[in-house]
Amino acid sequence: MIRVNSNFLDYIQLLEQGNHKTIIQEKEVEAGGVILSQRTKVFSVFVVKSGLAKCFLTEDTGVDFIQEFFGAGEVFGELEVLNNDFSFCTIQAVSKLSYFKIAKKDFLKLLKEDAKFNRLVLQLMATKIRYTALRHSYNQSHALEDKVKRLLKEYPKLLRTISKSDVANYLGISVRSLNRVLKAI
Amino acid sequence: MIRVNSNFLDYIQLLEQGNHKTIIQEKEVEAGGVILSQRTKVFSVFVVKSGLAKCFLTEDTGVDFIQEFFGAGEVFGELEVLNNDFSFCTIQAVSKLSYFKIAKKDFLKLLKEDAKFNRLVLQLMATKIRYTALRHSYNQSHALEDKVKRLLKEYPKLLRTISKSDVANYLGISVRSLNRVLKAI
DNA sequence: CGCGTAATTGAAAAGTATCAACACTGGTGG
DNA sequence: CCACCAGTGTTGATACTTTTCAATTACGCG
Repeated sequence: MIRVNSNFLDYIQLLEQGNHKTIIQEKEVEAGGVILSQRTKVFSVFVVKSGLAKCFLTEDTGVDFIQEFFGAGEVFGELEVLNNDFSFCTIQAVSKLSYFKIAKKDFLKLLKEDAKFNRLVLQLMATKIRYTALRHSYNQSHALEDKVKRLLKEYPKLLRTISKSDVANYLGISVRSLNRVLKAI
Repeated sequence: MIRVNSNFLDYIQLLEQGNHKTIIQEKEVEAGGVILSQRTKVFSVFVVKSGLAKCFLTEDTGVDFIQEFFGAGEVFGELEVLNNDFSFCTIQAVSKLSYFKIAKKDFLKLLKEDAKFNRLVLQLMATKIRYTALRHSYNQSHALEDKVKRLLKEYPKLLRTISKSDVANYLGISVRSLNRVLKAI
């Protein structure tokens, strides 16, 4: 649900303080601000420094599906940069967000020249795949009530941080269903 | 649905014919054979040479959810090797399968020493993430009928290759529902 | 206070699963 | 050649789950 990656954040901050000052920009955006839009070209890779962002796709049906909430250390844009694709999702700040921005060519250069960076990126991508796969599977094979219970157990203060419609979009259900289950629990 | 990666397969075969003969083993298994089991340690990375395998998770409810069907050039085991995790899914041959097997240490060595290999792995992982995310999103936000129609349009001879229960497990629905929709189309 | 956004709820409609029975196919042995 | 079996596919009836729609209510903020 809310993903973080402190290893990666640490390393980025190390690079920033070291001899890579120039290639790692620091930026900020208010809640609601969009950092990356679906179906646009991606020229940079981003790393969350602090705050919370949501990563979602808007389907042709008009429904938003939230892939993931990104907290400190989470990376986005790397997939598109690696495969030279358009962005497949929109990244929007849920709360005030500070983040690092690394230009495509610098990111690719780091990957080539910095073995530790390379390894961290491989691991972070492996984690993303595993996480997404497990979530997808769980979602498909469990009842709504189980999904909601699990989420609340893992993030007790979820509903104070994230709006109901976002939570519903994350679970792939309607707000009405979410309300019914919440009441029943 | 049925994924392939001819770039990667080509490169692996190139390595095999070059000076990496010793680290790339070729193996075979009959339909139904299990190459990797859920929740076991993973000591190698595998690449499909020919044939078809399914990658699925068994949930605590007893339901199988099929992540993906792997065709020529698809890779598995790499996530676990990178993060030193247990396998999160089972890989089972759907038809007679030939595949390459690369020991963990050799895979990691290749990643370090062969820049092209490294890049191909990064790209393949990026593709996996994108693909999984799009599928998850589509699944959550479209009606059953749309899902089935899309699948049949993309793979007209699907039902001659893959059993109904596998197709249903891939879609995360019951066989009954699949049948109903198929009849209605 | 008054406005706009978010949250809540009930009732009806639509979508899916479960279960149990039946059909079809290919293979086996008498 | 037939009877039988196991695996796979098909179907109807029914119950359950989730969405949709529309109407209210609650809440934060200028």
